[in-house]
Amino acid sequence: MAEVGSRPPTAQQFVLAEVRRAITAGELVPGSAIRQEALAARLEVSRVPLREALKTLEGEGLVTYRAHRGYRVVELSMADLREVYRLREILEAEAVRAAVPLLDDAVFGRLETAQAEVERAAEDGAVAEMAAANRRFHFALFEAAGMPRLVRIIGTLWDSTDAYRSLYYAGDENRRHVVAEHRAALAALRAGDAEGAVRWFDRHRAAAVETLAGQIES
Amino acid sequence: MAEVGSRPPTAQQFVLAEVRRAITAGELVPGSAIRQEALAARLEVSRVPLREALKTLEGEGLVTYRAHRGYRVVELSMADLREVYRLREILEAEAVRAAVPLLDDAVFGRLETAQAEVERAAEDGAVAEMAAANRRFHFALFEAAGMPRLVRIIGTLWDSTDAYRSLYYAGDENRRHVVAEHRAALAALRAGDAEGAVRWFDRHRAAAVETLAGQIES
DNA sequence: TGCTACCGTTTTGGATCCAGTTCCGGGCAG
DNA sequence: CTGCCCGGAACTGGATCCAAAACGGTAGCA
Repeated sequence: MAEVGSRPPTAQQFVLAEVRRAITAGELVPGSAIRQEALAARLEVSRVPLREALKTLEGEGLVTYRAHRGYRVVELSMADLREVYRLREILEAEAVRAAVPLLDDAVFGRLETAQAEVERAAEDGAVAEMAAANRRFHFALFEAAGMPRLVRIIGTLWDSTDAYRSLYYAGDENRRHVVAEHRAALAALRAGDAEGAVRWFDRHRAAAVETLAGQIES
Repeated sequence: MAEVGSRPPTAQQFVLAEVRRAITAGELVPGSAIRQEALAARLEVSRVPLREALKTLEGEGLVTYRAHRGYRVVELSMADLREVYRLREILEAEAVRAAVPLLDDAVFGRLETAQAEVERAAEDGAVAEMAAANRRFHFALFEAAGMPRLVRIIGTLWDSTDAYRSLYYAGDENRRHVVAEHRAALAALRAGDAEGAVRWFDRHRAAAVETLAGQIES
């Protein structure tokens, strides 16, 4: 959500973004305890905003909390990853079906813009940009469904697997798949074919989760 | 989660439970701003644990937050209520389908126990007990699915409509419906008939949401 | 040797205090 | 009379300090 170059207006929002990045980037190793004092010092804030950020992350399922024992970075097992993708499959299908009858030029405009950015990033091999543009593409569609709670839930599911998704974009082959699948889904959406779009998105996710399943063993 | 008679080990957990109750009971009116100082004083804690509890409630969608402007109690529109129930329909169906092949005596034991408590509360007209027992019944089933994230999401959806559900249990007629629908679903589960159980739970929710839709106009 | 109780250390939980922002109302100019 | 600007009050955001609980190591005992 934070734009490049402008820091969030509160420390907790800055800390939230920073800790989330650190977790998804693997700097905070899964399963390890979070030392509040040390982490706060590293981010040059006090423990108060850090603790509020951690509460948010707990709500998103990125960390766990036990009273008087503090926070730990969550470990994503293979089963967890599959559960997240299964839930995304169900919820995103609902969002797409709800959105299709409501699509208009404004939404297609956002989809096209995001897709153009995805394709540019894919060619350049810009992993971070690709992840961001990809998210804009999908959520432009989800938000068109007019179901804000659904969008929120899907968002937290995406957040909880951000780390792994970046891995996926590192592969040239994978990036080409993404571009092709987006184009196919977009064509189905233009034709008003909700089920066709859903099928393409399903394939989109299935490809990702299978590739990741292999990589996680390592 | 907190047992009767034992206070939570930390102030933030106590505050969390108390504020959630106050919101769902309507003591904190929807749409109004939350004055941290006053609320903290009323609960006899400082603002620190209150703010952490509010962050959790924000994650659950019960309050909204804007930087430097504080927290507001969320207003549930008719559209929101229908969205929550639609999402429950989808997610709980998934949970039931995943749980049915895994059901064993231990789970049925918990289901029977909870159902007995539901029926006792229904006869006594004990609304709060009925709500609690009803939740135990449904979640005993959901948890059997072995999908912890799914259970968490469903839990937050339940939380966000607690206030309205208590209204529903106030009606004698409604309580009888609940008991009958639970029994029917339980019979289907015993027969290993996932789709039958899903249909009963769908009817269960549909009855509730339609009744509530009427009451909310007032 | 293995277990337990104890005590100092570390870490988390919470209260208080201060700073920065927003909100609200009065005064002033047009 | 209306709109704008400014100043004080109220409230939120954050830092520091203190209390309480958990952890780790050691000594004492069976």
